[in-house]
Amino acid sequence: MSEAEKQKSHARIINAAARLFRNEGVGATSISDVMQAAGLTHGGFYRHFPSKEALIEAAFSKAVDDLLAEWETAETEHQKEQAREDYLSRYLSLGHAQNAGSGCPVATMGAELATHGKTTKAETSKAIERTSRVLDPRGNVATDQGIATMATLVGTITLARLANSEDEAEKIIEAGKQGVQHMLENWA
Amino acid sequence: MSEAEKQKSHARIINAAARLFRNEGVGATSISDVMQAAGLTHGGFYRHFPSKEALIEAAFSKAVDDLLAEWETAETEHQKEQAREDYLSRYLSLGHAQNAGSGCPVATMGAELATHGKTTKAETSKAIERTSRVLDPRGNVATDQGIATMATLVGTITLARLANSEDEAEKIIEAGKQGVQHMLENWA
DNA sequence: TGTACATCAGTGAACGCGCGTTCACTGATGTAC
DNA sequence: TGTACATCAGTGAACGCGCGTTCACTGATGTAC
Repeated sequence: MSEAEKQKSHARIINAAARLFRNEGVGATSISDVMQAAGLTHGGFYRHFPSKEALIEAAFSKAVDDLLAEWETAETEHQKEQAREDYLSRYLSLGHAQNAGSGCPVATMGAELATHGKTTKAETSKAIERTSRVLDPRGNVATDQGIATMATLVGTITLARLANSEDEAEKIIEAGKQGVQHMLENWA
Repeated sequence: MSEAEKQKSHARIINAAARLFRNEGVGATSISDVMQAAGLTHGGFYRHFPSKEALIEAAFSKAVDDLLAEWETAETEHQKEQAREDYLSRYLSLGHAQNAGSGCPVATMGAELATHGKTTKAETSKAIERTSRVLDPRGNVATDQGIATMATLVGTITLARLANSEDEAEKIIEAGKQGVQHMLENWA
């Protein structure tokens, strides 16, 4: 049980939490659930985090990083446009709707985190800013276009997950795609 | 304790649940919380509903009705357009972001209901259809435009509630407004 | 190099607590005669 | 019109259960001499 092994456990706990919180919801996931998924027993949790609240914050941040890091490295205009397009087409897909556990944490945890305090708000606010930058057509700035695009994405995937058939979900995603396209087409 | 009084209690329970579920979340609201808010004790709950699940369904449906009924009565083209505009401007407001308890149940309860079963999906699916109809510029039909508009609304209010200041929330709502406008402006 | 010791990640039992649900009871309602 | 009785909304104690958190303990690590 070296320092390196502790860090591996730590990472497993965060990853398990990030997946379970998105799949089942923050409130519906217990610390025992998380620790079991990480291959540990519940008692050891407090060697890694002071509270469930701290884990929620860490898991949310990790999920945001996993989703954005790949695209934030874009430097040239061409790379930025490619990043934006790739992010959009991955986000608005049936796969994303059906695999909440590896998808956008704002769509899955957002409403639940909205009732939390200031500490969590700092993280969610940062996530909105970062995502908007990736999505903004002008590249790495946060303007209304990036925010409005993100809003349409989050709303579309939320609606798609509330549909009662795969066909209906696909129709909603298609509508979201067209919506984003029309929105950005003639923006002042 | 006549039949009429039972119905009054029933309505108070549903209204209290609809408010608390949207304000605090479905999982974070207990049956005791709901009954207390309705001016009753928890034990009597099961004279009105067979389970918490049934209450969730009833409260969600009630919230949808409260939000839509006023606009669904529009008949003439002019009334329909007015309904659509009124719905939009009420939805995209700071007041809506700050008063989740009387606002859109899809934005507050949606993510939590997505993990539920078929019965709830029937209700959420219906809510999407109804809202899309009110929002569609062609009037009382469910097309991609209505769905994409609804998605932007749900996403915008979700993001606004995750902002860590009133100013930031207002900026997000403004971006959402412009997004909807640009989206609908030149739709094929 | 070998030994004694402090550290601490992980275990599993235990804590108080609030949850959803059940139940015996109360007392007002309204029907039967 | 008056009386006996069935119904049932609402009460509050109780149920088993799982939650977040604490704690005494284990045993491997790595440092001190």
